[in-house]
Amino acid sequence: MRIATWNVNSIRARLPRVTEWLASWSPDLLCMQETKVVDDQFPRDAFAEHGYQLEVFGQKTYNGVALASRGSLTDLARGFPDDAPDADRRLITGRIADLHVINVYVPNGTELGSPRFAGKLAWFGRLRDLLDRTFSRDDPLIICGDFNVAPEDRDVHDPEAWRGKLLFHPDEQRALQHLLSWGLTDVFREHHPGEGLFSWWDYRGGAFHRGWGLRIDYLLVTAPVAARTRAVTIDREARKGNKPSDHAPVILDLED
DNA sequence: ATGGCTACTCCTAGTAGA
Repeated sequence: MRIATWNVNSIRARLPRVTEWLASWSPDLLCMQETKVVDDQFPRDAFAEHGYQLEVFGQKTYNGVALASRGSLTDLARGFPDDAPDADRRLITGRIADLHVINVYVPNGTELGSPRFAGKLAWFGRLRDLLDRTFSRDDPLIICGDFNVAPEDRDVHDPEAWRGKLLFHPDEQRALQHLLSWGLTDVFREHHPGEGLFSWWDYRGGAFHRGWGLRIDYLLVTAPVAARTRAVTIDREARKGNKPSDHAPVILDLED
């Protein structure tokens, strides 16, 4: 079983890269973020041609999440249960085989001290509430996506330059830690403890080429999933070449 | 990293992302 997460930064702009990547990696489930398109304009045909069924939860211009699956998806839910009708579309949940998957695009926060930054911290709290109310630590559960926070110094190319800034602020790290403390493991780190391993690089200034990145995309898993993990991979190749997303996919391989 | 790019839209300027 292969589960992947990828912030595609517009599915319409990224469609050739995403379909090429699906053909190459053949994940059982791809969790996408920042699809940036309303549901009836999602490029569904390209996914069907590659053997994937889609569940989308998008909006115009911003945000948007989607699940592309080769197998049957059940237990679908879109957004938080208490979302307002016009809430940002940042979360979609489904089940593939016995695995519950929550695909998230955590708010960026825009600016420290802003209402949106407070909303980012609150969003982490709502995610924790969802776990408390809906799941057990013993469930096979994966929460994956773009969390928009680098957890530790080793997740940032220059921690001293980034310390206290958006994406690397202690308040964000505490909010993430509270989520993890529910009973989740950042499974990439279980397998790759080293430095210099990132999932996002700024488009500007040749950041990718210079190795200036952050690790803000990951898969958080419960113990039953961690025990089945064979490998976790960041596909840096997907950040290269023509019209890449600024994020790389992260891939989790599980024993069936 | 001062910024430097990319993608979006009531589209050629402004907003947002991270």
